[in-house]
Amino acid sequence: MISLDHQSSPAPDDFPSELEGLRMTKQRREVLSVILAERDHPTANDVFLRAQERMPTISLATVYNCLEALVSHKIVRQVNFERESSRYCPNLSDHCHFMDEKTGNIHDVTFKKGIKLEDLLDLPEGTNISYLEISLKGTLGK
Amino acid sequence: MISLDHQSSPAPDDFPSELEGLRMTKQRREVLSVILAERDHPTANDVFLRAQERMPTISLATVYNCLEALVSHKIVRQVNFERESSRYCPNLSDHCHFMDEKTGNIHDVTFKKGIKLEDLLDLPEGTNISYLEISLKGTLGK
DNA sequence: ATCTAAAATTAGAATAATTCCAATTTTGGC
DNA sequence: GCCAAAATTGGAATTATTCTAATTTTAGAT
Repeated sequence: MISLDHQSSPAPDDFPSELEGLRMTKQRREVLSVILAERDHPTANDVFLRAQERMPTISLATVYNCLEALVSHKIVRQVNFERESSRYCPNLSDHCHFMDEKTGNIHDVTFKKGIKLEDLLDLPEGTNISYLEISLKGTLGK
Repeated sequence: MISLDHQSSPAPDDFPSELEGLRMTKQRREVLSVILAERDHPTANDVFLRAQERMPTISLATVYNCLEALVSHKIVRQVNFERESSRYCPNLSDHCHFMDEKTGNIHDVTFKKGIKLEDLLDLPEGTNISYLEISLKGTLGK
């Protein structure tokens, strides 16, 4: 299990002070640890409230800054449903998201093995996809 | 070609005063005609500006109201990319959206014939999908 | 270890899209 | 034409997010 103790200084070997070229400040480490701890797709504000428990001085602006840094360095994924506030997901494997309308809970949904986008969509030849988001809502079976 | 002259009263036979159970007021008719006229996925504000040209008294609040009415009656689709402002699309056939990052233009992308969601995703059995949105960004081939 | 420039954090203000509100107007059915 | 219900309106309110400018922290050079 990775240690994410933000109070240790310098960071332990198993959690480097730089990750994917991103300087791992204690706030970024705390934000990341919140997202890794409960993989329930929290909003920025959820992350803020949880981070505050262990780091009372962290600000919401910093949480937004940290999230943006983690997302742009592809350490965390940003997840959107319609125009609801963004949520954050530490699962970097290919997947999309399903929201259970009964509970509001979001579940990761994996793609069937071997399926390529071109098999699904009539994309003009040579199209280069840099961003793909698939979001589903519905109810789960009995 | 369907007449959408919002000034005619009552509405002509070919554009009923009620559509899908939705009362077609002149504002709703104007908003719909804007969306049908240029199928370029305008934002609410785009629709407002275009509607204003023919109906100077229309308000932005009304445009939002009309869009919400048209969307909830499935006359128009709401299209989202990340947290950008929503766009509106009169194409009701099964399709998703691709944004050309060079131009910002949005293109409708159809699904390959015969493809079902279950072929693509590992959904728990019995899952009932009420909402699906697939959004792509990228660049078009030469 | 100290200095220093660059980067990160912070609190609070600002912004942008959208929704709400309460008053007025319009509508369709009688 | 009258009336209740629904729609429209302008403006205020809300919400998520971004910006700003001041302070603090950092990593690296000395």
